Amino acid sequence: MSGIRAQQKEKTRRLLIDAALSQLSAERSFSNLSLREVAKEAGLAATSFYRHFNDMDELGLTLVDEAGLTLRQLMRQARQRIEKGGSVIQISVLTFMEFIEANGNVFRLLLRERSGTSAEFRAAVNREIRYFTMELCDYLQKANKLDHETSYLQANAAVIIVFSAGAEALDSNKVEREELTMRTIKQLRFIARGAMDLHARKIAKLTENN
Amino acid sequence: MSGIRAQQKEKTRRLLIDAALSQLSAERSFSNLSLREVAKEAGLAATSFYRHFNDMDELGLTLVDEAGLTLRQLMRQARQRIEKGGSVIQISVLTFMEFIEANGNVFRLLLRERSGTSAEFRAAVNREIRYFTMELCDYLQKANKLDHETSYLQANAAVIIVFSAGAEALDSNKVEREELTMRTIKQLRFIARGAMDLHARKIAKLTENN
DNA sequence: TTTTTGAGTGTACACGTGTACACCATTCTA
DNA sequence: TAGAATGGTGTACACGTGTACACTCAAAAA
Repeated sequence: MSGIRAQQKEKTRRLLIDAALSQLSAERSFSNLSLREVAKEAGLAATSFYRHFNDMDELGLTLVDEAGLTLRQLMRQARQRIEKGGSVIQISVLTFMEFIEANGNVFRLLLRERSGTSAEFRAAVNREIRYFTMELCDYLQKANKLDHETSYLQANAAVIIVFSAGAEALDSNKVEREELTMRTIKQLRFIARGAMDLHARKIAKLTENN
Repeated sequence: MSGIRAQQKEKTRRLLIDAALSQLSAERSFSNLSLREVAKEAGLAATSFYRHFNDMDELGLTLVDEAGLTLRQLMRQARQRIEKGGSVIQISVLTFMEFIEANGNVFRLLLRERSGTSAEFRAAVNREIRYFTMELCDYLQKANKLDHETSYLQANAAVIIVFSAGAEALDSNKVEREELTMRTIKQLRFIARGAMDLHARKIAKLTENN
């Protein structure tokens, strides 16, 4: 029961996925990739594409899923580094920036499809970002002993700021990226400070009423 | 010297611009608009397009410019409302949200082209956003008596958060938008608080050293 | 072994695209 | 008023697109 056939199929499916990924760049978005080009890059006849995906959208959604996975691996990586000691914010931002540098095209895919023309794509990307945010929210809630609302607001704002910095980093040189990283860290500290403050007020109000 | 000819030309140029704008929607981005479609919508022969723009990119950059203008008018409108009294943050966010509701497609254009495939488009959009940020920065610096770095960091973060909220609002219903608005206001307060705090520390450090 | 299934191929088609070109009609210039 | 300039038109072309269809041939099922 080796399933030579299924095995081979999976292999060329990967070929298509990788072909699509490899064609993404600053100048080329998924939406202006053609089925024929992708098939060609994968070394297949155009019509063979249909043996694996119904259309380009299906391929695209697969890519978004994979990108989301990569993103979550990133979080785990960051947490490991944090456990070895160091500022949470600083390490998170540095890890993210390294991700951008190494996976620019994957990140670009997410950025672009988040505001793209397909509602399904937008929803898929937003789902991935939501997962990402939720993980951070849980972490903040436990680490800083915040209430849920506050930690969610903080996590949400932090993710937005970091993603935006990532987008800017894509068009920056090394010096600019370093400056950008510093700025982002400071902004995340603003947010953390504000969150702490709101939480403290909430507690104060509660005890005052009792 | 009425310039009947120049006048007529300007008129049909507007026709093209408006035709392009009117075709934008959640499902249709500028980059998948064709020259022929735009010309047709404007009631012109395809080839007449060239009498006004060298290519679609030139039209697109014009649209981005106009969008930026609209955005800055927005700021002035917000400032007028603020002068009549009320929370700066709240009024700014409300004004922005009203803008999104009324000019969804214009805002979508900016959002999309900011991460699009044309470096020139990206630069144009970022320039508009930078103007927007700078105006806010000046305002904050004067109103809150902050140093330049702090007020810039605050303005930059605030614009990012608000734009991101705008993007989310485009795919939301009325109830979700209201919840989103509340959340955004709170996040901006986080940032404001953090900025104040950093500024206070800076001052403390300075006086301590003297 | 024979039959069936299914991944991969090549051809063919209709369609939409950007744009070159020759042309017309009106406005501007001399 | 003669002639140049220019906005607008219609035709024509080569090109890339998605995909329907009929096919091959090796793996899986019978």
